[in-house]
Amino acid sequence: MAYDNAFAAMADPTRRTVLERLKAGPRTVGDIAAGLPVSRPAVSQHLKALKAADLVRDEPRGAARLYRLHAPGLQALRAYLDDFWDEALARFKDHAESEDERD
Amino acid sequence: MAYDNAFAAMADPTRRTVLERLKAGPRTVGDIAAGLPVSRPAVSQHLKALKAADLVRDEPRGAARLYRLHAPGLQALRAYLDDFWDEALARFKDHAESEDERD
DNA sequence: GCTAACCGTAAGTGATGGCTTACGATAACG
DNA sequence: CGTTATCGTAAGCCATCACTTACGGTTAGC
Repeated sequence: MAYDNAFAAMADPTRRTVLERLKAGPRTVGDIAAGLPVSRPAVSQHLKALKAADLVRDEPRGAARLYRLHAPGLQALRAYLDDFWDEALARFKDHAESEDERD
Repeated sequence: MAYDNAFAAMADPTRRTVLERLKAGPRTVGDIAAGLPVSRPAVSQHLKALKAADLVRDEPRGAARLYRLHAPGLQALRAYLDDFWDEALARFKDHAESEDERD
């Protein structure tokens, strides 16, 4: 899969909109696509990318398919940013700040 | 500018490596490019993208130019994810979890 | 079983991204 | 000043992305 990281998956505005919709609860592909300006197959492809990035989870629902947010993927993203931030502060507190002027 | 959001800026592995290097403190373009498998102009373009995304800050340093992490941009990213996560939990706690089975 | 609903995938297309080399601008240095 | 170091930008190229339409597969309903 070309989407080797969660940031790439989050980079697309349509995919972020899909995630926003899933915040309210599980949705079928048709439901998700209904509110979007792109075709249903396009949404399927986006969901595939989000799934590869571990950001959503899917499950059969009769003839349909139910998608929902996947906590571990989201937590991993938050953890990466949190760690990054903590390390930046710890190693070089003044340089990471925006008000600093010396090196 | 094509980089309308910070996620797009973070999506590229080379750019993430650049940020990792800047975690240790300010660096010139040449210093950053020295440890990377791409050319110096490529690094300049990446820095331009990171700057547009508000993730780095630059400052003249004689003939060189000093780049450093920019706190507000990083915080904004963290805030987006934190808010997203909080809302997902608040609105539909069980659906966001990975162990849930009902809707 | 036939039909309809729902969905994933394949194929093709236009746009964008990341890279390179070449060039020009600016600042220190003698 | 002329030279060197450092950097940003322009132009071009190739890969990838996001999208469309077309198609096939699976499930429910009659």
